[in-house]
Order: sequence, then C-alpha cells, then structure tokens
Amino acid sequence: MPMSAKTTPDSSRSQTLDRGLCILEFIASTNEAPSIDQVSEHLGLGRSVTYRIIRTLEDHRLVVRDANGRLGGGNQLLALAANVRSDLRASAMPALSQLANTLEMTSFLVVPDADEVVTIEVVEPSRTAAHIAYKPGTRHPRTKGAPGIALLAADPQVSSARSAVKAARKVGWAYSESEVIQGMASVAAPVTTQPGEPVAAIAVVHLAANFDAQTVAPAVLHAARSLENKLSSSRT
Amino acid sequence: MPMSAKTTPDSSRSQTLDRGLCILEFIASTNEAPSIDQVSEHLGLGRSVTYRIIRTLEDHRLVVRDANGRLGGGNQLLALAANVRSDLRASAMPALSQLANTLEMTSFLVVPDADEVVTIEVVEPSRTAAHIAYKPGTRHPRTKGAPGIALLAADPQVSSARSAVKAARKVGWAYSESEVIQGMASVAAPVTTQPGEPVAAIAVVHLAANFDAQTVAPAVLHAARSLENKLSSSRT
DNA sequence: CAATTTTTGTTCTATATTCGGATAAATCGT
DNA sequence: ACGATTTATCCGAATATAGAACAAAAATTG
Repeated sequence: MPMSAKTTPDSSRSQTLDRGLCILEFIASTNEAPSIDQVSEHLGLGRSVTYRIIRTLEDHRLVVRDANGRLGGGNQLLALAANVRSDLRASAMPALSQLANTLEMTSFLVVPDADEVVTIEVVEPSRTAAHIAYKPGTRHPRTKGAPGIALLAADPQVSSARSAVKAARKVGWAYSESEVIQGMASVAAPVTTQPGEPVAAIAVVHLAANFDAQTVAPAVLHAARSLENKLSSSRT
Repeated sequence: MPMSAKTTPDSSRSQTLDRGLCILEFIASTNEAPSIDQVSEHLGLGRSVTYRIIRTLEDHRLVVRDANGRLGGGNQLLALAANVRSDLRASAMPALSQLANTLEMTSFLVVPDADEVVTIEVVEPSRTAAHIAYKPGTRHPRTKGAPGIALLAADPQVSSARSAVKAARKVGWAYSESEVIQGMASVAAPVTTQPGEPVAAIAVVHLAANFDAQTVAPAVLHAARSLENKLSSSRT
C-alpha cells in the first residue's frame, strides 16, 4: 500500500485536523484566492474531503469566499491572533512606530521560538511608497539575519564562533546584509529584562544600497532601551 | 448527561476538525493559560481526544506550552492573520495612529462581515495609562455601536427606522454610548470608495464621562476621508 | 445558441481513523 | 517519602472519514 507519502501515519496525531490546518495555512498564506479544486489539488486530497473541511472552516469564519467563490482568510483569524504576545507587542508599538518614522524604514519586533526566530510585529513608516513584503509570522533560523544574531549575542549560554555574534556582543547591536532578503540590510538590538535572557529584538530593514549601519544603530538601540524600560516598569 | 449539545451530527462537516478549531479558539481566546485537562473539561471531550488534537495543534505551532505545561496561542497564529485584509489595514494605519494620538483615544477600523461588524485593527495612543480591552476580531450586530450605525447609514439599501441611523445620515458620523461596552462612548464615520458601498468605518472609543462627540467628530471624519483618498489613489 | 468541457457540489459505502475508558508514568504538594 | 493530581499511552469498538462515482451548474467553444 504505497500511500504513506506525506500523510500522518502517526496515531498520536489527528489526520483530519492536520489536513484541515494545512488547508487553512495554504488558504491564509496565498494571496491569489484559490478555488476549492485548486486547494484539493495543491494538497493532494480528494475533492470530497476538501469540501467537508472547507465548509467546517467557513463555519468558524476562518475562511471566507468572495463573490466568485474564491477562498481567502477569514476575519476570525484576527481574533485568534489578537492575544498572541499581545502584552509584548502592545508595549513595543510606540518604540517601533517612532523608530520606523524617524528612520523612514520598516521596523519590527522579533522573538525566539524554538530554535528559530519569529517576527511578531511590523511597523512601516507612514510615508512609504513601496512596501517591503515583511509580515508577522515570518521565521528564520537564529543564525540568519540581524535579529537572530542579536538574540544569540545577548544569550551568554550561546558560545557562537560566528564573528557577527562576537561583534554584536561588543557593540550591543547586530548587522546583516542579504541574509534574509537579497539586497536588504538590517540592524537589530536585543531587548533584555533579566540579564542573559533576551526576550526579543528590535530591528529595522532597508535597501542595503543606501543604508549606513553606524547611523541607524543608535536609534535602534534607543528603541530597545525604551522597550526594556517599559517592560520592567510594567512588571510591578 | 446530555452530550449532544453542540456536537456536529452533520455529515457535511468534519467533527474532528470542528473540535480542533473549538479547542484552538478556546486556548487562543482565554488569557489564563489552561491545562490540557481544563481544556478537555471545558469542551466536554475525552482526555485522549484532547491530547491528540493539541499535539496536532502544537505541530503546527498554533498552540504552545509554557514552562509549566500551560497552553497558549502560538506564533503561527500571527502568520495566519497577517494576510487578512492586510491591504486595507495597512492603508488605515496612518490615519488610525494619528487619530489615536491627537485625540488620546483608542481608534479602530471596522468592516462588515455577514450580518455583523468586525473590528480588524486597533490603535491605542502611545501615552496611555490603562488599556481598553478592545481587540481585533471583536464582533457586534450591525445595529449596535457607532461603527455599525455608521455602516448602516452609508448603505442606501438599508432603510432603518432607527433614529441613530437617520441622524448619522445627516451629519456623516454616528454616535453611541454604552451599547457595546458599558460607560463607553464612541464616534464612527463610514469609509466609502464607491457611493453607497461602505467598505469600513473608522471609530474612536472613550469613557462616556469626558467625551464630547461634537468635538471629536471632525477628527474622525478627517481620518475617514484620509483613508478614502488613499484607497482610491491606490486603486490605479 | 446548442453541445461540450470544466468546474462545483453531493451521495454512498468500505475501512481506516477516531473515540474514550482503562492503564501507566510523571509531577507536585505536604 | 507518600499520596494526590496531572500528564501521557494503549487498545478494542464503532463511528466519522476518505475517495470514487454520480449529479448539477457554469463556463467555453464551435
């Protein structure tokens, strides 16, 4: 029976739920609103199964259909995400906004998650012509990109030989170029409430061409300090 | 024990997925991180099922456990929500921020969804002592609250006898008090790109005590106009 | 405008997946 | 250390599910 390609033969996981979540992730992550058939084809599932699953997702308002029957993420997804790290994200908003608007660069907040780092908040400058396609939820290995480096550098348990980590330990901020997105440069600073335990990193990205790390670093550091202060003061 | 309370005997829906989504919604919406047992008890499910479902949710990083094994929403929820109405939300951010900070009130963006209205973006003023527990994903009937009224008023197909709707049609903005949250007042203005088809409403909330609708209305209207302009200019 | 293809949605049954109680392991509090 | 609470696994019964066949609607084409 050659059917255990990418399904879940593990009886400790739920196949149906797994498939439903894969479908939800596919629909929510693609920008070209797919049809049900496209979904079933993309996931390699039977039509009938796909219909039943999508109907259930619709019931929960996690998926909606537009006028042409095409599928997209539903508003209920916003409700689910609203409480995720909401304290930290809300606290960081002012610092991120100020940073984004003074430097005229996209700023974002990154936290460690397992052995990766995840962006949990993004603020673009008010006056911006072209957006950088940088959305919350983006993941990277810890060793890639300025935010990851900054988090590594702030964790004394880590003994990385990477020169970038050593450099970041020295100056308190990290720099990377074309590691996450080609042609983009980034500066990040760790946010630590208790020494040695970085809770997040604040960073900015911009075209590497007109980007002077030495100039932007102080502003990023200032934002990180600002968030640290707010966090420790609210921890009454 | 009557156990056919809210289960799904409908063969056109997926029971397993439905249960999984209920669990996910419960975990994501509660702030007191529950234990697995509390989840299974709250939903009225067997332990074994709950374990299998939560394991699957963990695999997808939609649910995480803290140091004590307590459950909470995972960062992947942010990725799922990132694309929901992202164009509209991003466009509204500058107007919402400015509105929130000039009035020193929480501002938010509301869109129609089925026969309800949903808040899809919230901006709190930078300098704020106490937060208003108003999160994206909040739903209300269209007839309750200033944003709903504003949307009704902007839709000529609606012939509501409610005086609030008529009033809103006259002045271009809506007012409500203690309809959504006791003791809170709100002013909202519709955002329309094509006449008669409101796409959203911009609103502010504040304690009803020190809230003068006549004073805040112009600012809210200005924000709505600002968003309208941005939307129609980007619709090249 | 009718025939044909493509897409969308439903019905049905074998069977694999799930359910839930019982059981075992781990963790915590006293 | 001991009992109590919580977490995790096992396994047979049965139900919910998968997938193919079927039907309807819509789009496309000649």
